[in-house]
Amino acid sequence: MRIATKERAYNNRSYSAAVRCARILARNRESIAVRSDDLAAANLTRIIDATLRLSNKKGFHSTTVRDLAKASGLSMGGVYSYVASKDALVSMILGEVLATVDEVLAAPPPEVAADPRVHLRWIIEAHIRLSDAMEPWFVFCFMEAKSFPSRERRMSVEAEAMTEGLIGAIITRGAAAGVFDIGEAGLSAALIKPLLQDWYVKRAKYRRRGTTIEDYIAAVTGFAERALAAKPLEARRRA
Amino acid sequence: MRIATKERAYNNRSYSAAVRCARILARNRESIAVRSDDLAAANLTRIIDATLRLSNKKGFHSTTVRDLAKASGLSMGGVYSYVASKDALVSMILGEVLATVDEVLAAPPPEVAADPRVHLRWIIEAHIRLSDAMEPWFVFCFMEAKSFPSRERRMSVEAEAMTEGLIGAIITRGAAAGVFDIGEAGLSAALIKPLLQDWYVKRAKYRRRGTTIEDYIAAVTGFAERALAAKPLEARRRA
DNA sequence: GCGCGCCGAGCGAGCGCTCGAAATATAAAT
DNA sequence: ATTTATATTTCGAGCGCTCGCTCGGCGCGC
Repeated sequence: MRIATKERAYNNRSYSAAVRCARILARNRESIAVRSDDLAAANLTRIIDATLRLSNKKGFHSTTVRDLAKASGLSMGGVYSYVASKDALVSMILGEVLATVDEVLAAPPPEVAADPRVHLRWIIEAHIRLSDAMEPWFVFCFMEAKSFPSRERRMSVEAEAMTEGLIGAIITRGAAAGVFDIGEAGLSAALIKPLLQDWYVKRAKYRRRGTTIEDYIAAVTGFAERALAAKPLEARRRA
Repeated sequence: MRIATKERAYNNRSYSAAVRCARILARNRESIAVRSDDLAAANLTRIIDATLRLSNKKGFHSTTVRDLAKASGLSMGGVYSYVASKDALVSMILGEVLATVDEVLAAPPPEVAADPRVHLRWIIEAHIRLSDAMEPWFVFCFMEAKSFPSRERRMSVEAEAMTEGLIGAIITRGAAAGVFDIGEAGLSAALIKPLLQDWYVKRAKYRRRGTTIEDYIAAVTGFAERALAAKPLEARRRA
């Protein structure tokens, strides 16, 4: 019955459940029996909100469709007029996360992409802020990935590789430009990825520590820049 | 029916499933009906090996006791004369991992503990090698932690905090001695932990990349030392 | 009064777990 | 050495329950 009301925003865009679910509805319009867009969007939001909330507490597999029906204020049959099967829920959620990650991370502002050091800072901050704004979605995808249906599992592996590829490309360009000093770009990118994920994977720990998202972004940025031996931005051109 | 035969060793100690299960048997002797130690150890090993193998493939919750019975070559009843319940399996596996982590990481050789830089290198290597030698065990504990029974979940949170505390203490001592230059030791320790875990959490990725464990240890060590601005070991005493 | 949306009892399947009997190993008696 | 008695270990059909999912009918707004 309860629904997420907190407006999650970042980068002048809204990452609220309502907006995400409207997009999911649009993408799956033909497989949803209910005609009214407003009604369908509202109820789909309740269902997906319940799925994320309950799954992240006790696991997707332990969350029953009856649980979801009760938590979203619908009946069993009601749920099934929005969602073809339990697996289809996985597909909807994962699809929306992957689409959003792709939209946000693969499209840096042009002035950012010019300098690898700026680009690195930007992608670190963008990833952490996006995963923060859509925390339950990211947690769901991370924790349930290994028990996803095979198509969905393949998709999430690919997406992980894509993100890492973006970071690797930045590091490679930075090394070529002489602003990073690092052995293997791929391995460094592979090591930065878990730093970005830890914010949502172990969110409770950081909350307990009193670490804010600004603290965390600063810490990861500093950590990564020192590890990559990044030359300071102020002293770009030197002999 | 199949049983892990690969002998996993490191640090002159064996971390094979057989040795781990013998310890589990000793710790749970009174709750296991079978009298013969040899028989009990052999069958318990089959059961736990099957549990780790199947759970890590499709999740503990989706792994049925019938699956475990078939995979370990016993009947339903047979399994239950070694394991009181499905939850008891979780407790056995987690208990053994926590005990082993504690034994290994909390007891560095005396010559290592003297210098924070050596100590840091040692704990990074020890953690990665241990988690490698007991990979399925670590993967199980990490992936299933959030759906553990409450007692077990509390234990694993405590253990994570303990490991991080060890790393934090090393960094604090190093900063006091002037060999590390870092803002907050706790946050740095929190960021090193996911680097250690990534080796087993995303093992498939590193296998695909062709990264060996030596590569990985070297990369994490270098990454962490640069991030902590560690002074090189050769130039310890300087004005 | 028609149709969109919702309901919830019911279906077959599969779950964790039990328990008395069968099978086997060990000890004792002859 | 053979039989008998006892203890130990294994077995798997069956119990009660919950699961994902279906479907015929009901209510309510146009």
